[in-house]
Amino acid sequence: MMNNFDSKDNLDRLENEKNYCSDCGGKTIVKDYQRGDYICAECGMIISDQIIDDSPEWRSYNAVDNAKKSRIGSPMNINLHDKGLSTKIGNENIDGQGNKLSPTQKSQFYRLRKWNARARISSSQDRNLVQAMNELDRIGSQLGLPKGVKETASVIYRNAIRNNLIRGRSIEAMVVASAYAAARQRRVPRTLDEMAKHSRISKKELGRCYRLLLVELKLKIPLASPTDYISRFSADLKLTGTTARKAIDLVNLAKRKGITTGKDPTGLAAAALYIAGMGEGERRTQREIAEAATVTEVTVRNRYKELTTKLDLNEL
DNA sequence: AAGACGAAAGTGGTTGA
DNA sequence: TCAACAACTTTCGTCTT
Repeated sequence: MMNNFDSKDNLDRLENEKNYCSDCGGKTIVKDYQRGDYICAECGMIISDQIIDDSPEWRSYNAVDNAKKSRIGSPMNINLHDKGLSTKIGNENIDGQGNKLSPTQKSQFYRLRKWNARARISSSQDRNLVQAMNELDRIGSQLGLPKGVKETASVIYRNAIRNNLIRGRSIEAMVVASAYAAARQRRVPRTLDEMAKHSRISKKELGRCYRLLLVELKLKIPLASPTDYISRFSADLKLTGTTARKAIDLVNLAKRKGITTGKDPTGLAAAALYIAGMGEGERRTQREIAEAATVTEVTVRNRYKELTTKLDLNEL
């Protein structure tokens, strides 16, 4: 076996130990993995028996096995349409030894490459996915969606394909709807407005697609809570953590009093931040708050009034 | 002058007959 | 399917800081 004696490659590791044989003075120290020894190649003296085995801990009996067990290669990436696991044929026209290919071989490889590429993105479903994943990536980075959300969105979209929900509908709309669903599921919601603004899909269309996903895929998605928005809004407004914390307390208090149902969660989050900001000496204008929360000043005002009148703010 | 406030009219979505 | 309805938006005039 190759790994039993690899004299040169691993000699470095011996540097701070003995790198010569104490018996015969020989300089060629080799590893014996089967016994776990460093030994002198000249006299056979065992120099050290604490060898670190860096050979594979598994055994393979054929090439397929070997490929299966090898951990070399990029990790699976669910956001690529084939999860990044497919083979690509390189573009250099050289063989394994680095020799140039003959013209016949060259044309052979040209055909191979072509068909390999075609096979990779073969079905219309795959082509669909390629487009969808690109779109998901684009909107994901524009909205700063975390990686986990993109992955969830990817899963949702694949399910949508499997359930034949895409045909006859716009890919982009379904992708964005998947992203919206994923963001809500992961409790880092974006509003329909935000999603619509960064895509070519109207809010209305987006809502329709989203509801379709909910019904057809039986997704269970918690309804968005104002608290989910607070951390993002407060970051946008450069508010401190204490203010955000206070706003969350405020929302929870409002929830307990049952004055949150039916109200726009973003509006509530905005009003809570407004109040908390004033209390913490981090005043923001209603305009700034409204902009960050993508609601109007009027809504901020209405929620603000409602919260201050119906809530005893001293309870905080 | 900027921000806060409130009234009035309009919009899109839900609900219940 | 339609009307009633609640929440939100737009717009605009007035008040406060």
